[in-house]
Amino acid sequence: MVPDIPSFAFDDGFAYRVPPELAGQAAVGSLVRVPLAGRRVRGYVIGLEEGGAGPETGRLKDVRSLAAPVPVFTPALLESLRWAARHYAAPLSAVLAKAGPPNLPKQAPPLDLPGVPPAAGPVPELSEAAAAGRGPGRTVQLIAAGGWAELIREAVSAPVRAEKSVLVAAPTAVEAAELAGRLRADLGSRVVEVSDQQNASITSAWSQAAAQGGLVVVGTLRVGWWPVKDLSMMVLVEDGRRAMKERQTPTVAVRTLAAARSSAEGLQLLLVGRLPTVQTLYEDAAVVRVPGRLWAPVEIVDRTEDPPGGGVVATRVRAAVAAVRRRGGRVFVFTHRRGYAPASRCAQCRRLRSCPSCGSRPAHRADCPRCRAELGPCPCGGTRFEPLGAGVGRVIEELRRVAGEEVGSVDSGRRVMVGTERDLTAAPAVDLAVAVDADGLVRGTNYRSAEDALAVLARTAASVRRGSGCRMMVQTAEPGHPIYTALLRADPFPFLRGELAARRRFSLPPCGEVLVVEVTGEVDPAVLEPAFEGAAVYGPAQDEDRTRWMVQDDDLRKVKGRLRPAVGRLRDKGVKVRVDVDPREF
DNA sequence: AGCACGCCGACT
DNA sequence: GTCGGCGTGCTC
Repeated sequence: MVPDIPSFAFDDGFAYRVPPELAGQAAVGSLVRVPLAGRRVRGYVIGLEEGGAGPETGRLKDVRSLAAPVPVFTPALLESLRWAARHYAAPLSAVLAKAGPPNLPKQAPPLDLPGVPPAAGPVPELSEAAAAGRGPGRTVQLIAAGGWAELIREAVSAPVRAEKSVLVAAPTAVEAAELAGRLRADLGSRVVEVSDQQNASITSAWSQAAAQGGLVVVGTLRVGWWPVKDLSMMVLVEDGRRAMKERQTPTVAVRTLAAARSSAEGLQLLLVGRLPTVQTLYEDAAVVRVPGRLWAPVEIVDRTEDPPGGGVVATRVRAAVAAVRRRGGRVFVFTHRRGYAPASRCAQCRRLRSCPSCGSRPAHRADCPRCRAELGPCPCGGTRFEPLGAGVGRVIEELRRVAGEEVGSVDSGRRVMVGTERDLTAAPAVDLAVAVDADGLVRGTNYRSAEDALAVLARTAASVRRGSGCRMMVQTAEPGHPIYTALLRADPFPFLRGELAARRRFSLPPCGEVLVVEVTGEVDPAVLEPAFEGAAVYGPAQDEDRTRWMVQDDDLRKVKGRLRPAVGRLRDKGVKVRVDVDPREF
């Protein structure tokens, strides 16, 4: 039994006696209430011993009661949870808690499930690949420009007919809801949607998924942890996206968890997207390409040909925007905020929000990041503010000169939309997409920058509708970079294979391991640094009140093992410590 | 000697 | 997470 207290101190768990009245009810994964240090706490059963007639038994305390009528994980899932705790240097109880629902689960009544209509079978390659990939630990990467819901519908058909369940994780709640809606057209109440933010409905979806096989459970990354009954397949949509990794410690990537579950539980893993990740190439997954162009034609705009002193938007791009606007078409201009101060404006008078005492342009928060003064309401009296990336603001301002009032943010409904990665999901299909500063993406500080850049630029290109003259324009001062060849040919593979070779050369993930430790507040480096011994260490680097180290090696298992007690000690003292394994940004 | 405080380890 | 034990160092 592991107490439901997020501390490394309980990783080994404690032994309790199961009293006769609970015999047969307590199982691995059961949530129980037990006495601990004079209080009663919740705990997770991680093992049971038959008979228990040993001499020690008499001294054990009794399990008080069952806290929930159903176990929150199975023995097979426990194996992956233990692995995740080690891999992400997290307390076991913190990981066990993720398998369960936000509230206490209940026994779900069986649903009356509709029959499964035969799959239309638009993609014969898919069934072949599914057959080839079937079996424990096999991964199939499905590459397609779109229509993913139909592909998933086809892929889940066989398991669902066999009354097996499938887990589907999508990057955002909006995408999960849309996917669930499409699947429901055929599968009706077999689709369990988990995009609601209410704990009560998430818990009821969890209970349903844990109780009955033959379901398709669709949600965001949280569902990757769930103990779904008769699970036989996991589907991940665009697993490389940042949203598919948890932001707080433990910073678990669903893809990594899914791989562990796939081998422990013998699941088929299906990855669906426009391009694979370097990790998927590394693992040598079976790749299935649905025929057809992956994204719209791309035109590279060489910024070195621009006269100096010009704006953010090249002359050729401005002309193209003006032309599309004259035709009444739509434009999406992609920019990113890195390197610009984030700003917000008053929703009422639209004036930029600024600090009343120092005049700085603060982010979307209540106090000034520079002088810590209370910001209060806008001078016009407005109290609602909307975030406005200064990057976005500057691009809007500049494009207004060529397209006037037609320019705005994505939710403004204007024809020329300026937005960031966040807006890509919400943006409608366009005639022209523009990447204003591709170099800023490609040349990030992270080893993944180039891979992430290709993925997000491909997504931007994919927002362009089919049609003559419809294309994406990419502004760069470095047109020779291989990423642009990949974009021009709509073929990511040569570039990604090159990336993989480079990662192998420098022992970077997925070939080696990287982790970041970030401590908020004062720290004595001597507490953490001994744990890093043997690995390459970069840091400590100071960022405001945070201190961070980056640690890299072929194999960080030893480092993680030593990091656990060190981090535990700091956390017990109330210090905030973030351990990010395979960090996406640093 | 008596007591406050903080660190550390136990908790089944 | 929470508690208590114990060592340190200060005060009576």
